[in-house]
Amino acid sequence: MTPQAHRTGNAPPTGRRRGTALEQAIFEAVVQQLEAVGYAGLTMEGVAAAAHTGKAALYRRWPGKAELVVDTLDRLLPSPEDLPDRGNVRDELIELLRQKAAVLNSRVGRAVQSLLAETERDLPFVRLVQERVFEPRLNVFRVILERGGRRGEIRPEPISPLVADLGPAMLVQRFLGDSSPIPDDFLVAIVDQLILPLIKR
Amino acid sequence: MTPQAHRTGNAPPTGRRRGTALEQAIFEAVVQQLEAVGYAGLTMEGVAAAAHTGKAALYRRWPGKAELVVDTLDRLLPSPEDLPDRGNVRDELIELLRQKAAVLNSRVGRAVQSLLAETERDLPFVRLVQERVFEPRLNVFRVILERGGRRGEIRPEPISPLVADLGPAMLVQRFLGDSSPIPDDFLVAIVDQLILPLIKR
DNA sequence: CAGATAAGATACGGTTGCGTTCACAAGTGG
DNA sequence: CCACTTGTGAACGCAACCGTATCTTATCTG
Repeated sequence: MTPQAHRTGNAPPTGRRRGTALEQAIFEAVVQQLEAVGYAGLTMEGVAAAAHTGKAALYRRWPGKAELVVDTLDRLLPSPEDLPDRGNVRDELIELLRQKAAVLNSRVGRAVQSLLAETERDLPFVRLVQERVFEPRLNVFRVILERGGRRGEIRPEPISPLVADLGPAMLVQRFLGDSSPIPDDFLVAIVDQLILPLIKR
Repeated sequence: MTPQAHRTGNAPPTGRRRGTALEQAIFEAVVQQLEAVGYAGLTMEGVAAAAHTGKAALYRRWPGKAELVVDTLDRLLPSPEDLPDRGNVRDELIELLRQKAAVLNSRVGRAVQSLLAETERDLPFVRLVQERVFEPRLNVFRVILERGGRRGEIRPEPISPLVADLGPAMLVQRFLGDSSPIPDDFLVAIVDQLILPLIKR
């Protein structure tokens, strides 16, 4: 049933790695295994083999696979960044979607696709993945709208909260339907053809 | 590793089922197993146990799990329906999104969430799930726009193709982020607050 | 009723992964 | 140098599942 564990393709290390160096190799192996066999197919043995280490080194640090994956994701997923004021709403929205697309386009982003399947299983990484990868950043969107309002760029009337969901929803759907990276002009088109017409003065 | 196979909760059948009756029970068991343990966790033994039958009955019909799942999905996922002319664009768009939400809200729809993890694995059900469950129905959207154009309801200038993706993208994101059923007023809001402002005269 | 078919139950040999344990030894710091 | 920590490789008993095979027998049809 379980496919053969995939090797990283890297040669085994010369000499022993200790502490954080070993942990980095393990995290890298987790990502590689998530990509190759998904969360369900990921095994401690497979991660250990891909990291060229022993299971005991894994179990010394993590009680099981879910905790290992949580720690890996927490370490490797980018934290949300503040968005600099770029002087106009369009550029800020494009930047916001670029940040999201960059996460989705990353190896880690692609690796977490398999975690979508686990959403109902009360595993500790579910919330983390939703927040860091898939959910819209409503607070940043709100800041962009406030700045745009101050600059007189957007309509004075209230804007539907659904507009904040729109861009990320389109990116996620693209992500799920097509495994090639999300092109930049796609997200620019989302801003220009969908979001701006809904909010611009 | 693999969790214990879950029973359907139904009592074993009285007497033997043959032919299509047995197949129905097997399909039902597949859905139940997809919900309970996902695609990766689904086993022929688990399905056989949940359907109160023997593995040999499964292997007599299907060479393996992927074929079994394809057949189940093909049988249980609703085929696309034509959309009747409801006299105005708004009602037609709402109906279109209602059909999609109905699929996503169904047990089968929820059961296929685990298949999202498999999208990169060239399994035969991938296309089927994308088309039947997740993808926008562009041809129907186009028909709605044409009718609306004829009625003078929508703008004469070309409408961005991204607008067709918008509704389904919002539904899918809702589906992924929240396991409760998609409420009807959510999809009505998508039409009223996002799609119509983008297309209406 | 007899015959044919296929369902249900079980067994089998093989594979894989779990979590634990152990022996040896590389690496580090005093 | 020595003591300690931790990494490496391998072994272990167990559980689960695969795909196949076999036997019994329920069900259906003519």
